[in-house]
Amino acid sequence: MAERTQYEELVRQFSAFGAVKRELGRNLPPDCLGGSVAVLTLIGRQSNIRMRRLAELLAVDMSVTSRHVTHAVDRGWIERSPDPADKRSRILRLTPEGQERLEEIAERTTQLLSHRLSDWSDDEVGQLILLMARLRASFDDHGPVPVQPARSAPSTRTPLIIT
Amino acid sequence: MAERTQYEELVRQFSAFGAVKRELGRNLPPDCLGGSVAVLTLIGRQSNIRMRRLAELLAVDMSVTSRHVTHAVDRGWIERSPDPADKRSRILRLTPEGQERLEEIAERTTQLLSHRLSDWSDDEVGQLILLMARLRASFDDHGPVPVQPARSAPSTRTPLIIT
DNA sequence: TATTGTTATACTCTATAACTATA
DNA sequence: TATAGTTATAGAGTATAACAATA
Repeated sequence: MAERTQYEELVRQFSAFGAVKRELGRNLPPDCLGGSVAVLTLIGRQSNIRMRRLAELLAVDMSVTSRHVTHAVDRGWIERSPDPADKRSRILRLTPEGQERLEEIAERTTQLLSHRLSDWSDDEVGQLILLMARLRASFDDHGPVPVQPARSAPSTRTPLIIT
Repeated sequence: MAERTQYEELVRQFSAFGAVKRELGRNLPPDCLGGSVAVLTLIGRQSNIRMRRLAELLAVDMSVTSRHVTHAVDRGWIERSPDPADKRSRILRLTPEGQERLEEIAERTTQLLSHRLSDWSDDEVGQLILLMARLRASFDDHGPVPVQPARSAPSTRTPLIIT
């Protein structure tokens, strides 16, 4: 159990982390939004996925997922076909163009990070990955915090799932 | 130096980290936006700060900083007085109300994190703080990354090392 | 001319609510 | 009734550019 000043410092790091994410965003190919990148990445890992499951993995509302997917479908990166087993659902998979785009994104990302983290060891990168994955798990595992509820409105937001 | 798959996994964790930040945001007092929290926190640490320096610490554009500060000034949490040494500048410091608000935020944050991270050791929290601080430093230190080659062939080659 | 700071505008991401279609 | 998905709307964060005032 950590102490209060440590928690405050952790939150400060969370806040400042936005600058890192924004630089990664600026590194993306033109016409390729961050939302599309997240969607392409997850579908690249788990093909033939449905919207509901994708929203769970993204840990955002399905309405948000729908918009990101539509953006990628409009550009020919994702194929959104009906699910024969459940006519409400739609099956998502990458098109060849989507795979190319995903490859380009991965290439750019690797290039940027290999510059920025050139003095990081393999083990240090691995530690950061593990700690951030565990952080996410810690926020997912627990329910609402007792004293400060104030947020129990009905929501279509899905629980956080670790991938 | 890490490998490509590790970088991709790191970026995946960055993406999913948004869910953690959103929950922290939902934990804030009403009428208290995330931008104000960041501003209050930094002014609480370094009083009598100027806009320019604050924007640097926040790692956002000064126009963004100006809006966040205005939000807090409007609510009486920050005092924005002219700098006698340079009439272009303005000096920022917390009001007593701002200190109270900052205290309340810290209290809520500690409460949330002590629940969520109840099974984290002091050392583990410290490791995450250090790694995230170093991550930020790694992105700060370097200038813009050299121009990306238009299209690199898919490859598992060793990433380019910059000295 | 350069710097400090503000404001206007536009873009991205997100959640909520209302809706359709199907189970 | 409940669930899968879409769309409309609003709120928050950010960057760029134009601007004013001062150095």
